[in-house]
Amino acid sequence: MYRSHSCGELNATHINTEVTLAGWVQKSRDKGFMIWIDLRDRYGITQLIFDEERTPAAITAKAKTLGREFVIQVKGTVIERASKNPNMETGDIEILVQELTVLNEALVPPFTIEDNTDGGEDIRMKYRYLDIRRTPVKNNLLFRHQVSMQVRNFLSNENFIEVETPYLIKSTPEGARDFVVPSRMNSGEFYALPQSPQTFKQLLMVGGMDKYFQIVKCFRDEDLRADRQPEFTQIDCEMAFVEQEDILAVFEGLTRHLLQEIKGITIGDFPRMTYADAMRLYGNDKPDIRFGMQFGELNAVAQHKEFKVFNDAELVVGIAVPDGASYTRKEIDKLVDWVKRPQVGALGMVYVKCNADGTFKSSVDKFYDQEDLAKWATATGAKAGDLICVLSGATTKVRAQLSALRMELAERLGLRNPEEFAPLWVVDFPLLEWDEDTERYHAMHHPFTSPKPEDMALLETDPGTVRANAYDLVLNGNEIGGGSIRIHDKETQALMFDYLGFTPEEAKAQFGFLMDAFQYGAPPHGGLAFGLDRLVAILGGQETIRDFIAFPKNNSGRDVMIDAPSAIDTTQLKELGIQLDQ
RNA sequence: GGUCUGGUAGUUCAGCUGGUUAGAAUAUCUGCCUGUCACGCAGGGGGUCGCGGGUUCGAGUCCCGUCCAGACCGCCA
Repeated sequence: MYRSHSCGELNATHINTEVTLAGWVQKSRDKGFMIWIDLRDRYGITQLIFDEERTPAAITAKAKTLGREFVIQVKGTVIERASKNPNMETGDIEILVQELTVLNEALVPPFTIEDNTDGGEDIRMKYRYLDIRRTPVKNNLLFRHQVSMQVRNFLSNENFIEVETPYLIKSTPEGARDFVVPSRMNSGEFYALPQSPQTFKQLLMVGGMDKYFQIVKCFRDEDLRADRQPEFTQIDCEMAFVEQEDILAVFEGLTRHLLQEIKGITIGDFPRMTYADAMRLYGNDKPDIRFGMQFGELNAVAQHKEFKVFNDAELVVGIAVPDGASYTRKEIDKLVDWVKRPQVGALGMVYVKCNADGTFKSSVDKFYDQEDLAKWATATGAKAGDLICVLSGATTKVRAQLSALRMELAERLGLRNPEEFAPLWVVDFPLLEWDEDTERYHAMHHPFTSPKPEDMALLETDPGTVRANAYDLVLNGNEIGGGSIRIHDKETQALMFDYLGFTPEEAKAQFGFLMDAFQYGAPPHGGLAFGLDRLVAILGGQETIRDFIAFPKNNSGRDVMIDAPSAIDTTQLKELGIQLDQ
């Protein structure tokens, strides 16, 4: 037996108990006459004591040789401490050691294994197994486990069953780039790793598994971000014989359950907003509604004077920054510089200070009088003491720019409290999106999304305005889930592929199996997928999903610990029938 | 593909306008210390200043290129 107890469970009630503990040496404090060693395992830290009078000399001598992260086993007696430490769970007791076994020695770790480590991101990723020994990382993994368990509990209770779908599937040109896997047995052919189990879960519906879920890895070969990994985990769900309302109800219930069980937060009905409203009021399809600063469109009250910049703009739009009137000229200039950075891309910014006495001072006083500016204040909801920031230009661009400014200002003003949770359904997404590069429409969600029946006629006349039965769940400005009611008949699906520019032959080659299945009694169905990594990070109050993934990839898609990806040898290449370019 | 920021001791960083032997903290090692728990005290070791080129009497510092890391834009049906 390696251990009778963990390092986190002993307290005053165990005094005089003989125990065996095993763990890692956190730190040793050698006072000469006495040595204390903090012994750590997953459950906590227990102090060991060796001293001149009570410990055999040979054991004390051995204790002096122990370095950080040595793995040891000790047998001893739980005794009351002469000076207790109220800051520790186990601070009332210590172990008077009678036997000490070194199970494994350890090199000095490249960074300190402490809550506030001296190690940077890079070195911690390279030695991730050491990083995981640290409490913050360990707790994140435990937290993720709890969320997963709650998801499984909730969905199982709702009669969902978890079904595994294959990882080696077929590559399709739509959407994100696929990771491909060469097939040795089928020379010259490739599998693709799934971007999502989308078609499989639809086939499960045809198969009669009317409530399916899966906590599943998905893969996308696209550039990464703090909240994006090439392999990530989804809570993938699908239901048959349902309408949009049924799906929203179930997954609103799941989200409410998680907030309740994980965070102890009770939230009532989730608000809903159409995509069109989200874009109009927040310039963004995933608005953070924890704070206001809604957009005020100013075309009607700003395009009647000689200010050419505004007169030429498709959209003139502003937001009111709470208490922003006190900003100095210098601070405002910095804001202007911020929106002019290439990442944001605004050409300039007009501002209006709403003074405490009800007067206005703007950067365009030459063109607009106090009466005009008062109307701007009304449109943006600005109060005395606020600063109105106004951008103008092409609608799509200027909305994105002002949205970026809104989020940046909220961050600076501390309005994005990570312990406050504001979920929001965004509904009625457009079915199609115009792609400038290929000069055709492509599916905004995916090609299996059903259009709203009342908008079907518009497919011929004005495809861009057709709304879909598609919805996103937004939490604190992050898209945590999205889904749709799917097409379930062959004719509509074929029509959709046609609109998306597939020839009938291409559609058949790529998705023939799905359209075939639709001919054998496909039930109406729809579903949704949550991004588990992102959901866990947000519930945990952080934005970086890497902190909640045991072995994440870096910015360039590399695993710096195992050094992947890597070249494969020529024998392997030959076996696969692959020749490299260089 | 692009923009920005960074790369100096094991680690995290400082290093001004180019100028003597490149510093601090922490880690590590040695010694001391009769209740430590961020222990304390004294001392020691530890550097290809990412890499390559250039400017200069002289480069950690300036310029060009390149590699790596991070954030963002494009991309992510």
